[in-house]
Amino acid sequence: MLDIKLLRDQADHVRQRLATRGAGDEKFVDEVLALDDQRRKAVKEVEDLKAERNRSSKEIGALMGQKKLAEAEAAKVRVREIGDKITALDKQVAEVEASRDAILMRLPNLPHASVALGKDAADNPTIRTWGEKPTHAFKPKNHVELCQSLKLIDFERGTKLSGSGFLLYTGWGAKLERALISFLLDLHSTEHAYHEVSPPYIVGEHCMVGVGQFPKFRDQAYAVQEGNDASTMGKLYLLPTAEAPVANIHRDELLAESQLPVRYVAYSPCFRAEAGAAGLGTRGMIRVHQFDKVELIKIVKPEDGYAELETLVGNAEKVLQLLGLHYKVINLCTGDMGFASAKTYDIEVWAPGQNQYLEVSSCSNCEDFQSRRMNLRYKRESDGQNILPHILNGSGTALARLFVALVETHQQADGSILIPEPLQPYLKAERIA
RNA sequence: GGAGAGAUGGCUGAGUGGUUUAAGGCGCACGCCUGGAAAGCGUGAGUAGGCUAAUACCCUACCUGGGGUUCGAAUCCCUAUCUCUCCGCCA
Repeated sequence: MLDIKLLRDQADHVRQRLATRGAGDEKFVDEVLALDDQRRKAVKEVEDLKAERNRSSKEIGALMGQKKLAEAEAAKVRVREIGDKITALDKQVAEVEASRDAILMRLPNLPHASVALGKDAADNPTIRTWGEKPTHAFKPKNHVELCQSLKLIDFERGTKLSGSGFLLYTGWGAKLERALISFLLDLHSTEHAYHEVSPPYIVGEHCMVGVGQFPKFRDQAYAVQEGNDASTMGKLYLLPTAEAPVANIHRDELLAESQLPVRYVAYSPCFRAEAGAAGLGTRGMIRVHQFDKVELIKIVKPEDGYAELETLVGNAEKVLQLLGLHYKVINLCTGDMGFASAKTYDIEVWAPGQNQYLEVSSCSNCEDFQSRRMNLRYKRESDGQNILPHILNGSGTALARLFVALVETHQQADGSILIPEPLQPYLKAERIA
């Protein structure tokens, strides 16, 4: 959520930055400001009335103490009228405030000044590349063929169980998935000093609101219901990313400055309805309803936010370097950025069998956009002020696509997969054949 | 799932309709004291909104959330959530 004070003080700036996203949200700024103005006028009025009621009620108490009952009764009648006005005005304030916040909650974050202007993915500048596209002395197979020939995934039976977009990992496929998860958790918790956590996979609505998934992207989530009790429907949701629970760990807390920076790493499966998304229904692992991911979350002082974003991307890149996978880092342009983010780097890994780059990580600084939504602050030591920290998230990394890049890159002419050396202790094998 | 008891500030803990401006204690910050500490003594300190040049004053709200009764609610009523105890079920 954007700071209402920023909209009041720098409306033109907010409009201009929102416009760079190309979604037309800038037109809502005036609407928010009008409602805000309306709210403040009503608040002033009702608070003055409340002050008067408080004074009068005290006087009534004193009159009753002195047994001046007739005077007290007369005063009660007067104050009751004030009370009726207050009731009506309170309701009005609540309504106006709800209208204002409903719009505010749907406004995306402002892109950071360093983000490239652009319309869509075609305008995303490449920041750097690592390694090169591997050259195979044979025509590389795609992951679907490899998974079938090595029996890593049973696509048909996955679909039989849960419909299209769900995977049944089998044998070495299941072991490889498990090995990757352990490898990633160990790398980030040991080498990169993230604190490992394992969150619930079902979260309350307030967590989804906190990270900015709701209210705007409600249709992308799987809602949960307890048995046939329809009243429980939508109180809880399957998480679309571990960001939802982990970024909310300290919601409604006032942290000490000495607690920062907070860095968490968590594994979770991710569930996405992918309503209306292209690529679902086709066989493969590129776009599915459930995939595994190891997520990195940071809560840091605002002045450290952007330096921390750079190291976050570096931590995710390290995964691909250790696994010997060619990738490029791109910066999402203003028109392609996610709702809550002020600046995002995507990491795209090369998949030879697909002959394309696949997005395996998205690293963002959401600045104080989420901390304001979830009421997370820290007390600054120098002046005792309560400050909204920056919250960052990054995939470190998503697994289904990492799996694809790994098997396609390290496939051999005989159809086997060579396992990169850092992963061998986890899989307890050097080759899948 | 059933029965009962609870939720008060950073922590603890009093308060059952109007001297509560939420006592007392612990902890915290500052000062006095000290060679330096501890102890002791003193002072101060919450969050959000409104009004403001102001992080000054003043006003409003906040005792888990929501709703109600009342001139007036931490206190009475309803409700949701969570915690604890016991019973049942269960990996």
